[in-house]
Amino acid sequence: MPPKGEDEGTYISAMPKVGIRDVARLAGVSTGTVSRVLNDHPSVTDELRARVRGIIEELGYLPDPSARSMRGKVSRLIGIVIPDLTNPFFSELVQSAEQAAANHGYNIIVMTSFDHAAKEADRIGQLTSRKVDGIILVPCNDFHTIKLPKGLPIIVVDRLMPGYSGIAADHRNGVRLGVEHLLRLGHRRIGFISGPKHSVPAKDRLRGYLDAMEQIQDGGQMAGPSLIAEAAFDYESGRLAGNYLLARARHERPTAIFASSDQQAIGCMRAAHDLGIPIPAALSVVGFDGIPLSSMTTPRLTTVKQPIQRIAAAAVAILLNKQPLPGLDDPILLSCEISEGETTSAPQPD
Amino acid sequence: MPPKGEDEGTYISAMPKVGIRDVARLAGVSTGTVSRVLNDHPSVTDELRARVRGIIEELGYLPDPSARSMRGKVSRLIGIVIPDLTNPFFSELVQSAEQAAANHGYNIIVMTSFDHAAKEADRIGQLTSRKVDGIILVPCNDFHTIKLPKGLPIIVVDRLMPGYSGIAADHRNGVRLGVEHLLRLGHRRIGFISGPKHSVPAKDRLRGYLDAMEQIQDGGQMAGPSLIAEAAFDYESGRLAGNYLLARARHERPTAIFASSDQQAIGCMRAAHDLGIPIPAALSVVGFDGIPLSSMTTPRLTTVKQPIQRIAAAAVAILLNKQPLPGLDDPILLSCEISEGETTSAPQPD
DNA sequence: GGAGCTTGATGAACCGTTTCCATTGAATGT
DNA sequence: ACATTCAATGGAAACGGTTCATCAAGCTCC
Repeated sequence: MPPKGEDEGTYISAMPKVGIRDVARLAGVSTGTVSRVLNDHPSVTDELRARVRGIIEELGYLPDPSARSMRGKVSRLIGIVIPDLTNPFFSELVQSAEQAAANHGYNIIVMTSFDHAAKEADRIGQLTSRKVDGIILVPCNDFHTIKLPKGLPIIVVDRLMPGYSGIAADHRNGVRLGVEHLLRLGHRRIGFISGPKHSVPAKDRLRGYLDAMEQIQDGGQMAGPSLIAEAAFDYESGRLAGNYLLARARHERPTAIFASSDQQAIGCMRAAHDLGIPIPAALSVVGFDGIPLSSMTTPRLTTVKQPIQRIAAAAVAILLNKQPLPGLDDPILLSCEISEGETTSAPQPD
Repeated sequence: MPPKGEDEGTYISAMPKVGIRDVARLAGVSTGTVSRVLNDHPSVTDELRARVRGIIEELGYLPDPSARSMRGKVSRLIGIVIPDLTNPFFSELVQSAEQAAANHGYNIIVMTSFDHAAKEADRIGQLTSRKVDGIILVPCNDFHTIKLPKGLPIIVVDRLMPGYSGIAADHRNGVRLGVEHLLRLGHRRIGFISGPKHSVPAKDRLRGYLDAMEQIQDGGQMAGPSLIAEAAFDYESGRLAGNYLLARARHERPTAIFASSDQQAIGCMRAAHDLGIPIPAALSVVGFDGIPLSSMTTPRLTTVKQPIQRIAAAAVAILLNKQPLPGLDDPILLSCEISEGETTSAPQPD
């Protein structure tokens, strides 16, 4: 029992909870009719609908979600399971999803799986018993499958899984965009910091780089191992990869580096800095993701921005049947765009 | 095994949902008894309790939360309203709360207020109608009050409000700790980057700095305006503040700077770097918060770490009545600790 | 003009729990 | 031994909506 404070002002006067029957009585209709008004059921006269709405407003009636979801089939709750909420990409995703859901009268239950398949399964089970109307999942990296009751829609985000409906940024074309930007500036020796090779998005990003490099003469040959470094997505790995790519004589090392994540890019900038290579004068750097941090570096990072808000909005729209579920092996890809910072310029003449 | 196109494995076979009556029938008891077992009601024989538990297990019975919260008074749901989920401090708070809640069989509904009082009120209203069992609130900065139905416990976190039960890090003593650390290293001219002056935590942190400085001879005088810069909590403001504090001849400028946030501290490091002041050789820097980013800088930032997990765990425990609600004007303060990085050392001799 | 439809609204059943009250059998008091 | 408590359990009402089977009334169409 919470302490009965002496503070009267804090609490709303405890009104004798108004229920659907009160509304019905006041409006002179049946509870069934009120219910249909509430759910925008078409078979209610406009005139009657208006009257009932009036009474609802007047009484300040709020339907009880528990009761609704018990008899009815909808809970107006969406579950979202992500590996790690402290990852800025995911926290922005959750925040955007919350916004999108709120616009439709839905709320979000968040859960973190810590990139652990067993925890992920447990979380999904909990959401199932909560009767959520849909699940947004960023699956953990271990290979695994998902057990779901029939009829509960799930949409996999970012880390696509074959066999599940998915939605993600178009990493491949996004990276291509970024690399082409560098090409247009005149760069030819463009290094690439790849993500961990087992990661699906990392593979897509590498593809995008190769796509772009193939366009230039000899690009295929140039994009050899001496220009590609594999690294985890984090800052320190990016720094090490940058060191590796830049530890060569000036006319041998890349004049530009595309990193698969902003954190890598920032690490790489640090490496360049430590080597005395000025950015963007002697080295252009482009990141990927568009996290807030990317605009806080000095100079501000040029990066390929993922459309997180659009991804979240689309995921919610799909779960709410406002938009068709994509085919199991035909995910929706949303295009990225370049956010120009101050880390790119034309290469210095050799 | 990779999910086959005809995804049999994806869905659990649609079992004819097992309810409490099924359990009761199988166990040869009444539904009331099963319910009492479920809720750990004391008046059930151990023997019977065990048998019912067995059946529950065997049937894989999961009680329906909607039904429970409709008839009963608990929803096993906790609402958490924060200004901005992309702020690393808050996202860690939410994640920790989710963990703590999960340990008690509770789930979390997150909502963001965008630091807007009206939105905050709306969110709280939604949570109320969801019948959450408690609310964790990081209030927005505008001055305002909170309307709540009687009996719904709320706990204000981080940004304490007089008149509401609260829990937060002990900012004042935390800062004192950090400054004393600098004092022990031998620093005397210690600059301070303060937070925005209207912010309650910022005021507390400034107090902590003054507390520590008063201990040294002439400290009160030294901690004058030339050593204190006010700034927003963000990176760029920290950089500007750092520029301001450091734009003096070497023996006039501070040998150490304590920043009120890690982001400020990182901005300040950038400023020092741009001025050619090596860290920690010629300048020690200490931050506040302990966000993950602080360990990703080069050199790693020494910072005063807020006990976010403990704050979250305590907030949840209080809402679940595992721990008494603190008095309205007597918030729980949890102590911070120093996380030693590489940005502090003894001052160079003048 | 009446059979067949359609439309709009009704009222009761129902969803799956919790909780109240009644009941029972055992334990206790005298 | 009998009345009185008490603990453990059964049975059913209640919670607050949604939905389904009905029904009355207004139309259409030969």
